[in-house]
Amino acid sequence: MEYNHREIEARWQQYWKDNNVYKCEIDMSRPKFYVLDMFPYPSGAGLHVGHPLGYIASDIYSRYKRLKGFNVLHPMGYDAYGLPAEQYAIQTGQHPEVTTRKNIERYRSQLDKIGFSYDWSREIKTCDPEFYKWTQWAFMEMFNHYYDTAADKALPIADLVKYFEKEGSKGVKAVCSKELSFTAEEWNSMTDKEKSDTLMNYRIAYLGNTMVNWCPALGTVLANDEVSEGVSVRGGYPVEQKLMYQWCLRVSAYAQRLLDGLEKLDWTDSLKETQRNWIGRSEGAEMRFHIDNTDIDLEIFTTRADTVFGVTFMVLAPESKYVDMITTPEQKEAVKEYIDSIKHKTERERMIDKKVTGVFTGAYAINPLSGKKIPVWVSDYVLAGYGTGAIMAVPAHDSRDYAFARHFNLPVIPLIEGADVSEQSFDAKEGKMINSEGPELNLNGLEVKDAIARTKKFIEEKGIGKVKVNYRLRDAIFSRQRYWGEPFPVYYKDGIPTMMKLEDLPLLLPEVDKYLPTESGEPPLGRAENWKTPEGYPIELNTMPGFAGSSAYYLRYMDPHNDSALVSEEADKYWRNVDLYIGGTEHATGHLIYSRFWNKFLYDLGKVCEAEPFSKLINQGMIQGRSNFVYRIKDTNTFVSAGLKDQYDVTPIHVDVNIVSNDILDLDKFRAWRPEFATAEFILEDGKYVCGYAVEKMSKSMFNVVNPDDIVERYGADTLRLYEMFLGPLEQSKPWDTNGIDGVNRYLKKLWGLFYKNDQLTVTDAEPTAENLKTLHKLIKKVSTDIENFSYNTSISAFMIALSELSQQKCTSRQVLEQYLILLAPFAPHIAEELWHAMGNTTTICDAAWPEFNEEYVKESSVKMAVSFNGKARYTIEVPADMPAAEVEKVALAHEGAAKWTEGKTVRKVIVVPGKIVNIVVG
RNA sequence: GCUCGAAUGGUGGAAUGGUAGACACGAGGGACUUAAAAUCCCUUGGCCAUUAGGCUGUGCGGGUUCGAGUCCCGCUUCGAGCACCA
Repeated sequence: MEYNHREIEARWQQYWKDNNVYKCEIDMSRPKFYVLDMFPYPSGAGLHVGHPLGYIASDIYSRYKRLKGFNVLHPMGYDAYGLPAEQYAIQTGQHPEVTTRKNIERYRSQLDKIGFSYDWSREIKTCDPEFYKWTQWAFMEMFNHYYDTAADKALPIADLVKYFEKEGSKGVKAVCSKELSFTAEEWNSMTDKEKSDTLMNYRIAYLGNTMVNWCPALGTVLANDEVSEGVSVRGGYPVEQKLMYQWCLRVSAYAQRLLDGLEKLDWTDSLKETQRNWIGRSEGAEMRFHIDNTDIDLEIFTTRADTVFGVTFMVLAPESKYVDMITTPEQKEAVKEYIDSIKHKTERERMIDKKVTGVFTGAYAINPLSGKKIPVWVSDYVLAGYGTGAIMAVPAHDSRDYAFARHFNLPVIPLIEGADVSEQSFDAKEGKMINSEGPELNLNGLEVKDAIARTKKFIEEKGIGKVKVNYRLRDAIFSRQRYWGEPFPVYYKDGIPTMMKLEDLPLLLPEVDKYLPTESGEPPLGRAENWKTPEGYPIELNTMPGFAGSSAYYLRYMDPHNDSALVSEEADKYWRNVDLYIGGTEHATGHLIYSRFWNKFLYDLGKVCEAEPFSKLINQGMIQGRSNFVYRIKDTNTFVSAGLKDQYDVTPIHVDVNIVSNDILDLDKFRAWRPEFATAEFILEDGKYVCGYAVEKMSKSMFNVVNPDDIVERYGADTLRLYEMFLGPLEQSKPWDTNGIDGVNRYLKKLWGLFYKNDQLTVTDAEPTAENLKTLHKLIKKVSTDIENFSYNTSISAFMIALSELSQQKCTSRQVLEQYLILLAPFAPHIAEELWHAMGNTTTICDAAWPEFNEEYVKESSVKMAVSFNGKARYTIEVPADMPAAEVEKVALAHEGAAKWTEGKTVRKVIVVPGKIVNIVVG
């Protein structure tokens, strides 16, 4: 009987399905373990071999944990809202839901063939009303809460209203868009509309007039993480800054907690670092500079309070509200002209063009420490969105200020001893202060670090400013002018944004005739008929962004069919959070920030019991494509093999990797591939056409896409699973190269051969030999530690070595072979299950127990030790394993080799490392 | 510019500070076969040597150590993240 992967895999996949082998329920008697994959966006192209990499890794871990006795939650679903389906809908008129459903079916059939242990009864689709009801619910809760800085958590907005009624805004401890000041009487006399506008300033989900990333080509705004280098991440279209009235989430309120939470997480350092960069905490001081001859104070933020004595001018962002307030009449014209010239430029142009530009406002500020008068300028190198949109410029110690000062001939005062500022600024934060003495404060002679602390203390005491922490993290813009997303459960009652009631949810996505904006420029939902509440109030036309549905999906898997809560208290208390999360690094500043924010918000409300959603996170590397090339001699239809291509003038052409094997081109398939190659001629080497290769992104246009279906069909799912893991370390990016797959396939065939000889099962009840047990227990130890460390590639090597040892030992012992299969089951579940049953077991191998490692069996009776002289290995000795070091030393020196190497020399030192090496130092 | 990570044969990659290159692919040789495929066996970092064996070798330069791919200092190159963030 041959190893027939097609028959075996189909049969066991059916068996697992029919017997609900992977269905899991809350079970208080067993410890839980939650293993999650980042759910995919079902694209039209289907899965390529790169996609399942992480899924295979998590599946191995899930199966392993189950064998170790854990109750494992391992679900899968789809991130179903997304731009591609909508773009496709715009082009074809096909409803995005139809396309999405089709793509999901395709994904599912591809996933099923790989033999995953998902509990499909918990499947989630973000576009499913049953699911997005809870996305809408969370949004409503965010609307109904504000962030209280005293309690350091979200609290009901109703509490804040009560406070306003009694105290007004005085002493309010809440995160807000801008500081407001009103009395209780003023609050109480406000109209409903005014109250609504005021509360927007505090709500966690709020409508705000904010600068947004507007992408004209996509017709929508984008979040910061959806934009990179001035173009959209999806599609690469230009993005401009635009002031729009949009729904936002006050993610910034959670900046510090998002930062602190990272400490306890078992994530890679690089991922944590990426998030830290994105949050961008900087400690500094906010300081007021008085504008001469006015009653205006300019607020600035600086991390270098020590350099105040070197401030020779100040700069405002062009968008700063202070610009109009302080510009003198003489300078009005020049300032207006400058600001107009800036407005014409997009953010991208401003970024690329690093020319120094700016204009003097005519106003002067007073340096609060030195008392000197300094000019105030406007320049686009100062960003409106960070800090206060105004800076104090210290040209001697900041390269941007330096460039500006040199360009406009402003003075430069060095503040650090020995700093040469004749050519460039001295930006380092070290050295002794000079030139820093004012009427009330003297910093001269202090180290920079101490000078900063001293100045901060001084300005707080004098009331000139205060210590302040700034974050780069901005609030998330939550509106999208698109069709294919969750509708907002919001209507406008006499212009006042109002939330629907929970019992009215889900608010279903309406049908529209076209997926384009309306003629008047409103989002596609503007086309929906009767998009009003029963009372006739208009409903919000924007939809939610992609990250809305993916922010809490891991909670829904715990209790996917609950229609009265996102997750029941019981399910939340049992499953708690994700123990192992596997996915790509591309979500570092998007999904993984939003999810953590969302979870912390729900935590504040007492809806979830863990403050962090993902305890451990592994980033699987990307699988790149390995493209093949043929070389056409220019102006001919003749192709020359790679080794000879240098002798001709050739054009490399991508060739489909599926008609190439081990870089050898299949000539007939090539001729049949495309009509223009039907008459192709070849110049061969050794009778073969050798293709060139390159590592590139896996994509259709490079003809390097490998479909897992083809691999499963030809070699089987077990081979695919093993090979994907064997390719290299999980976290490393690597090219897919089908060439090596024969190796693991051969291994499975050999494994089959160990069980079946001449169609006869060879398993016996023979007692295992000492050798058998040694091989087995070495394997148990290796595989157990490897799985815990996600070094799956070396485990597979260990399986191969163990197999060849067992074959050599002609092992037929049931006991040994069964345990071998259990170890293998997480990696290659189909063949393990098949052989497990062939041996007479009637229950699934998924419920077997992970073998216990026993040190006794692997103990060596003797140990080989390398003997070296001055660190250079010379010969090997074999000694009993338990021989004391002093004895080993004698044996080592007594060896005939030792005589040769120590001849005429004195033995100065003998180093014995038990079981490893003997080193003899002579001289 | 700042931060993080990486660099080992023809290739993918192994090595708790202890004989570098496990395992696999590819390549070369051989067995079986009319032949091919499949399967099995041997060789395979480089250089020298018929063999025995020797020398050399983990991006570069130093250092610590009896002993360094591994630890420390200084570079080079590549990858990733952030970036007029004050």
